[in-house]
Amino acid sequence: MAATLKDVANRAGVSTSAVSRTFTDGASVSVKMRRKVEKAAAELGYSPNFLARSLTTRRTKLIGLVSNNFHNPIFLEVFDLFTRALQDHGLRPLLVNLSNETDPENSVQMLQQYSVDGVIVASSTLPPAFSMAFRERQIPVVNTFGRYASSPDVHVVGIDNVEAGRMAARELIARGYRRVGFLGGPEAATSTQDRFKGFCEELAAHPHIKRSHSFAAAYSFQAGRAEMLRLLETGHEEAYFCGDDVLSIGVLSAVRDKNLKVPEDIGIIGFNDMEMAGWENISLTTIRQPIQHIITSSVELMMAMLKEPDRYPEARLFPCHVVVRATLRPHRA
Amino acid sequence: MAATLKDVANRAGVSTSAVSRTFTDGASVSVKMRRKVEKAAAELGYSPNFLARSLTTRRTKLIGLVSNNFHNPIFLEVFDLFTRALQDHGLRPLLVNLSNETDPENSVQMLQQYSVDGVIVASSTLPPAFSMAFRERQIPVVNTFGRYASSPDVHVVGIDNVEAGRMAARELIARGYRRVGFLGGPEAATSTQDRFKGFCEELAAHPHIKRSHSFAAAYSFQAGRAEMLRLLETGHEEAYFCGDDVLSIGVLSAVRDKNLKVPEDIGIIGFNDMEMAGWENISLTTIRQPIQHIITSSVELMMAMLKEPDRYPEARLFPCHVVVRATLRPHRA
DNA sequence: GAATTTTTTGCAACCGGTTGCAAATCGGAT
DNA sequence: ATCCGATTTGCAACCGGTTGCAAAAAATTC
Repeated sequence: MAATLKDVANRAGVSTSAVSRTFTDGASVSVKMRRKVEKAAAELGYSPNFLARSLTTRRTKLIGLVSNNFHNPIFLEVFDLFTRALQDHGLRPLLVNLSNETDPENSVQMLQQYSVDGVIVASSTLPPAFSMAFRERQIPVVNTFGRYASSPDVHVVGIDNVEAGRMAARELIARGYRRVGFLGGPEAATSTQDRFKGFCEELAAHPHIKRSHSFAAAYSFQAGRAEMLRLLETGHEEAYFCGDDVLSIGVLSAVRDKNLKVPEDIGIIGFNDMEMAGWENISLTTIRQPIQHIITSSVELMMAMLKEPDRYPEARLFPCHVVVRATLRPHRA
Repeated sequence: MAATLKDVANRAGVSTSAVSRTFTDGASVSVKMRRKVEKAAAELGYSPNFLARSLTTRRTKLIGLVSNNFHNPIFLEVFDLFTRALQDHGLRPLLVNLSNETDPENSVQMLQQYSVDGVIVASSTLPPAFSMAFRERQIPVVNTFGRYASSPDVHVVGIDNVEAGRMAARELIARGYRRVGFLGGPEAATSTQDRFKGFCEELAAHPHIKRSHSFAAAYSFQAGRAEMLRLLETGHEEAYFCGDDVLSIGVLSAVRDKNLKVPEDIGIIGFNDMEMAGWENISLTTIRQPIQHIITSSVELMMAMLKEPDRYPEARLFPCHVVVRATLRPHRA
């Protein structure tokens, strides 16, 4: 059994308050006392119990990290960055996997029962109501990769997907493609809808360019491949903006299976710029989402909310940019 | 502020014990009392504070999930499976990222301070001493993907890497390769050493087969690619057993860059069978590690240890098997 | 209906800490 | 040595629950 405050107090021959104070920074303790206590603590291998402490301080340093995306490799990068950023601020991630679609409301309650200091919802596909549920219970919440328009009452950190859609369209236009396709992820995802919107808006100014669209069933290799194989049956465009890098890689595999060349016969531009996109055997031209900045900022925002719970909600959006590799043909002279 | 036990007790006009008991299963409460309390609780939106409860019950249902591998996509599958399996048993993962190599001892203390019920160390590269540190502090620990021989005092769940090395060798032999290479991950990793050992043992019975070996700097695409490019400079074997699927994919890209064909010019067999290995544009022949079973079993073992903390340590090893795809030539007739 | 057994309930102590407040101690000035 | 203000210390209540124990209530037996 681990040593407790009382054990240390006894051994040092002082009150429990004294011990408590030497382990609370900013508390009033004399040097002599501190030494005495630290000696006793060291001998007993004592370190304070965070949970007991949290009962009175009302701070657990626990942060719920909620996601429903455990299949896209980009999320491994996301978890890596989040755990490190949180750890750097002395916070601890309590991981919640919402994939199996049990009632999300359970998770809200569960996180409350663990007295998390805050919650980070890392997903672009969870409904705004989910994040709102935390806000209603006065639990600070940041929706990372969320849609900034949909829940103005919740802090959102991410990108402007409409603008990203425009950016993709501009890139295709600049390279002189005359027939372009939007090959999105699940139609229900707001990120898909927004990028499609931007894509169309930009193309509206270029009526001579033919545009088509379709949606893959998921942000996955197989979904992208299947959808592209279907498209190749009928007739394809000159270039496609795909909803995601993994999807793009599926698309690439379909294209190559039909003995078509990329970028000569078909151009592809992806989204995210995950590590894999830069692998030499893939070399995907894509739009980079600055996830490092997004995550750092999310955690900083969380820290700010812990200090100031009633902070006015804000949306923090970061610009994307095109990473040119080998799946689009060169710009027109 | 969330409602407390006392609030509910007041509203229902009963003692706090009564309220506590209606929320503890197996406690003695009359139906009438239970109804009264539940009504009051519902009206106040009360649910018990797990952390306060844990103070007396000495159970937090928190499990430390520790890993230092946040770069290999296989670990996203691992985290997915772990979080779900833990959730299914009512346990909550407190995620610890040991990548940035801060003193691991800090994490041990930190997890103790959060009173985790147990710790799962999901890594084949962390030293046995790390897992032992938990055991010394009486915290149940399971080392998933660990080496079963190295710390007989710690529960290990995983595979027999020596046997896996043999299996790879047998597969190459069966396909009539006469010059084979072992292209391992980091030499320091015990999994690498063990597989190499098995690989050599099996080949020892076939002295006519030439064998060479080398090690990539990491289990990563770039490391595999770099090492293979180096090998191709000098002279290569007919087939390679690679330490990992990601590594293999790097190797494949290097081979193809040199305009060599797989499996005609060079055969490759990987390890893990991560999702990506099955993608049509990769189609990697590999050795499948049954991670689903490994993880389910790890969590079951953890549950057993929570019931019976002094359980005698055991190693649970699961068999691997070869998944044949397109990167080895056919068996010799 | 009384006696006995079983079930339900409340009291109060406790889990491992923190903290407001008043008492004790200290240092410096006189 | 005396007095005063500033620090340091301990007391005791509290955070939100659980639980052993004994008293109270209900159920059973005769």
